[in-house]
Amino acid sequence: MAVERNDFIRDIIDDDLAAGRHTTVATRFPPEPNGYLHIGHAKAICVDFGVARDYQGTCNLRYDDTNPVKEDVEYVKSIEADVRWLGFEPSAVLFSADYFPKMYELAERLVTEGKAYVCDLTDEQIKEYRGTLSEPGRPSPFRDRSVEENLDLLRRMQAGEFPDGARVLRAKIDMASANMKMRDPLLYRIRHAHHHRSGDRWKIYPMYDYAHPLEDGIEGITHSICTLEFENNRELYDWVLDNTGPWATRPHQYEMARLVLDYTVMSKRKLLTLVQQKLVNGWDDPRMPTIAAMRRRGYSAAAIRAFCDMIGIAKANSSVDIGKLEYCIRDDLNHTAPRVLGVLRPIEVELVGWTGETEMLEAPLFPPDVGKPGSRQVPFSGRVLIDRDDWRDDPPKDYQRLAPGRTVRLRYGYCISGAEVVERDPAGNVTRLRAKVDLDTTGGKNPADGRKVSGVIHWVDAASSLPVEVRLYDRLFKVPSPEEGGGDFLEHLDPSSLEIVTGARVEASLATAEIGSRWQLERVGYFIVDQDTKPGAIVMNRIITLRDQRTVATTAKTPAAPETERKINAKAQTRPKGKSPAEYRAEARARDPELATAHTRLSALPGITADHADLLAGDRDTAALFVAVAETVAPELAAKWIINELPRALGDTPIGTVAADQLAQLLRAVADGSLNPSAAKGVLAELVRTGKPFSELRAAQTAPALDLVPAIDAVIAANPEKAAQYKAGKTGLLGFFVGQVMKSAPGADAAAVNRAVRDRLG
RNA sequence: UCGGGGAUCGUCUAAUGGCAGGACGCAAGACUCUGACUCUUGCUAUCUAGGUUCGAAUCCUAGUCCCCGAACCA
Repeated sequence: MAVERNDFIRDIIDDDLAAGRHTTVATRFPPEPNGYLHIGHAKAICVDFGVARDYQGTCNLRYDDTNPVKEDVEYVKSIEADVRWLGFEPSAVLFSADYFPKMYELAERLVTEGKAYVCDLTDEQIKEYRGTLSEPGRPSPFRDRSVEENLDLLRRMQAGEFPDGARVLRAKIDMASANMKMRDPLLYRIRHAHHHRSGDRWKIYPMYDYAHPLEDGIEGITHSICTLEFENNRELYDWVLDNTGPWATRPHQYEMARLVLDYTVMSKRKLLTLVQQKLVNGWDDPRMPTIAAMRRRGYSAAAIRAFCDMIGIAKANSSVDIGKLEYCIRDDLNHTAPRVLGVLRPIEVELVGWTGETEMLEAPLFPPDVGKPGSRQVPFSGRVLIDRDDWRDDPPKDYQRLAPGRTVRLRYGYCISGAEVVERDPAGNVTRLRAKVDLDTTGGKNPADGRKVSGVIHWVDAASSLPVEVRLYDRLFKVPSPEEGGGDFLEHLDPSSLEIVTGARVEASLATAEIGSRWQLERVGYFIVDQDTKPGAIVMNRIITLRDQRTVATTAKTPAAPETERKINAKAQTRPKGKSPAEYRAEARARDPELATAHTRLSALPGITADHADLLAGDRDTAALFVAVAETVAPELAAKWIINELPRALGDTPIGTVAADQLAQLLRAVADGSLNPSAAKGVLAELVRTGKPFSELRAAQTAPALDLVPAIDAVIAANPEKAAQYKAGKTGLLGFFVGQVMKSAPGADAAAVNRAVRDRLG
């Protein structure tokens, strides 16, 4: 059931399915109901639900509501609404709180088994005992309480006998672990707080690291996908599951990079600041990155899903160009938004030569290439409004709109020409024009006298058009990374990210436009009818501008953050460099005299460099393997294979499992030329994987084709264009041909194939 | 006693020892009753240095840079 899309998560699932570790896929999207969902969550939703959809599995919406003091039903509602709006149907809507009884039962079991204890240290003391990144922690003085006492205290914690913070339940793991998360992590804390779902029943609440794996286990989640910052938590996730099972399906956690987007901020705290300081108009202000805001802005769910597909899934931290989002929005709207005419900042144009009648012009709702039917009637009555941008007293050379002496077409209507200024406002902006209408120019007909039409401009009928308030939204921040540079991110707010235009006019057909309907105002941009619209008072939000080559060419792009000065973080000082592998090997030898002896002995072997010796004598298993193999094989050959080739064959299997005599046999065959190196690599992989004896594996090798020429010619014949490219100089294709031949003749001597292919291709 | 991750066109991402590919972007051109859309063509990348190999983005070694981890948050 492998899927075409390629990302590391789906690779893992394909492997799991192929290996029979799972027969179905179960995922979950586990938000904490403590805020509104944003575009970052949208990515997670698309991954979690998307994976389930691709493999016909399930995906639960599960509220990770283990901290009653931060959570609220308001968020619960908005989250589910957002998920559904995005187009995903949860297989189930669940609450961690509903598992509290089971979690508590398992906690008592951990206590009973001596794997958890009640600790009376204060939070400061706990922190102190935990040690630091580079120093081990110390055991809590309460670590060795008896099972009976622990059980009694735990029960009394839940009975409400102790105040908040008095005691915690901790896992008894390892205070000296290099992973801070494993230094006796907290499992439960006391919270006398009302929970939005479980009410006042519980006096103790589980911590994320305890609750989350159990939730996954209880629900039978197969692939628990989260973000990179939880990598360190995985060891604890596994510990909890392994010490509470058995689980019918044992979940595994996988981490992917979270979404970072240009020109915005995503952290809950910063978003809250924007709302609280009224720098935006609430959580659904169309400039916000929340899903509610994007919905109000006019982004469609399909566009957001397309964006999430476009950016992919990987483990590398990255920052996505907001232009990609904008592309997806435009691409979606181009196919879905009907075209209408509207003018943002009107100039009135009196048309000389018009009959005075009102004529209805037919205008299609979509351009031909979109291929959707429909049209509407647009009234035309001799007085029109055009956009201020479409008139220039003194136009630049490439100007394609109205100016003195120019002829332009009114979209879907007549050509006009001979425009002259009638009136200006005090600032000098033109407010009224008079122009001549060229009759008999509808239907795309050009003026009979052969005048050139410079362009097509949009317009509305002065008499019948509707007033509309237009809200022009743009990126909230002026810089791509408002959080960088150490300063206050608010300094980078763009004050012109919202511009309200009050005098705009749209064509009469929009009188009945519904709230939430999306339109393209031709040549202006895409707009949505906002919920603030009242009868007779239309409000439209600009979703996004049209792509505009003209401005791109003239407006210099915002320069990238000038000085990417290294972040001076205080943490850096407390982070001494870790030891290198070389140091570890040296230390191992210092500790282990036997290893040290091996090192000096094998350093003296012929063909063994100091680097080889260091690598081979870094641990006992490797050293032992090498020594054993080198008894019957040239040391240099043994060293190269053990150092360079064995690791790949090994993967995660420990080197100690490799049978030295079998490896030696293999290398002897390589040395005497009876087994070519490329075939030997395949045999080595099998040797490690299956543990079968070399002799058997070797016999199973298909005999290499004696005559390679036919095989090579067949490949060349099958790929004539590649052969031509190769002859034309694309020598990189040599590898392609060799690869193809090797596929048809496994076990062949690749070096010989390589030479032969080169000969045949001339 | 530090540990865990990561680095491929400007950006995002693919290639699981065998053609460095796609998308966004950018540039030029075509088309056009939207300076839109569409189409064509082009642009640009394997962090560095060694090694193994017929062949390395991929395996080995050394180095560089970036991210995460010491809440009774998730």
